[in-house]
Amino acid sequence: MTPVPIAFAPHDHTACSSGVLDRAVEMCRSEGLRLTPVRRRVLEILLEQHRAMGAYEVLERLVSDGYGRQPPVVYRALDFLVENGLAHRIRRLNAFAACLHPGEEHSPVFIICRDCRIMAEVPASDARAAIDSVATGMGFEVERVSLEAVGLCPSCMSGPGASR
Amino acid sequence: MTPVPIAFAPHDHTACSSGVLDRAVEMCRSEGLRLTPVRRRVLEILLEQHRAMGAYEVLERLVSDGYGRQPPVVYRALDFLVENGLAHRIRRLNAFAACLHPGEEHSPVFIICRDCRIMAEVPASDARAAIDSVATGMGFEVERVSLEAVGLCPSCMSGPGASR
DNA sequence: GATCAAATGTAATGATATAACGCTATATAA
DNA sequence: TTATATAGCGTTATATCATTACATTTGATC
Repeated sequence: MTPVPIAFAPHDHTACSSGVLDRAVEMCRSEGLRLTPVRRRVLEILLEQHRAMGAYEVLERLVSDGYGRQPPVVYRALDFLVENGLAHRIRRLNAFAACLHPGEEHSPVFIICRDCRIMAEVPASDARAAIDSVATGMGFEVERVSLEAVGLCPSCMSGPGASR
Repeated sequence: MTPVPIAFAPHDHTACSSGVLDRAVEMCRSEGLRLTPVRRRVLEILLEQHRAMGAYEVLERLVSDGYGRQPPVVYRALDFLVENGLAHRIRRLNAFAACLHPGEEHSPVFIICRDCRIMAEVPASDARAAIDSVATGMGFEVERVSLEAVGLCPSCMSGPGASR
């Protein structure tokens, strides 16, 4: 799997996000997916931070870029990104985040800081395997899973949010 | 952990649900929690089936029982149940389900059939441990996790919904 | 039985998400 | 190249899920 920086650790985020974007573009090209201007713009917006964004928050950004202001504008773009593995839907937050491993098979767990809302996407094939195994044992066929953990990230643990 | 039937397997559901209810009542008694009429009624409604219910669906039932028709009526009861471990919130469905192990320490994964919407609550301490371990390794302190899997249950796999 | 906190009733509103329909752009086939 | 089909987009309207705020009542404690 392509290595990516850990969200909570300091890193060159410009390189981080442009690397992901490049890989996403390349993946769309090779699979014949149409990464239209809105779709690409939504992905760029999601890539700006390691933080899940609500659809309406993304929509405001699109509006200021001159796109339409109706919810379907953003939901359609987000649906495309999620369906094609370019973004993840974070159920716990009713929000969306760029996928850091576009086009790669991976079983992520999302680790979300309840204080700064920064979110890390971490490989969790062990956890995924454990769930598959228990489900399969009862005759269930797993299609998708969501693994999400909420807590405090290293900086917020020592910072002002620690007591909340 | 108190053994409970698997949701997808045929079982005596009257005994199943009344057993859980009894344990929930006992747990509230021993912890000094006030299981008021609405709260208890909501728990009974959730226990009727192994299926997560939307808040407004529960609310309709409450209305027909003579309770108030405003959303806070049901959300307050649901919040109480979730906070005290008597119910689970299923993020993927924006819905709620009775907890089958009230008062017991457990790390459930929710296994949800996308066809019949029946949901099983299964112990998943392995998966939970795997997530805790990866999070701890990056200095993150996990407070809560949600583990949800969607797919096809044994009966729907062989039934008419299999092709959907 | 007075006092305080918890629980409840209700109105209003906020936040998230989708349905439906017509138009436009792009891809494909004749 | 033009005809046709399909995917994408713009917009209106509405559905669905959830909370804020405040007045009132109930229950526990002194």
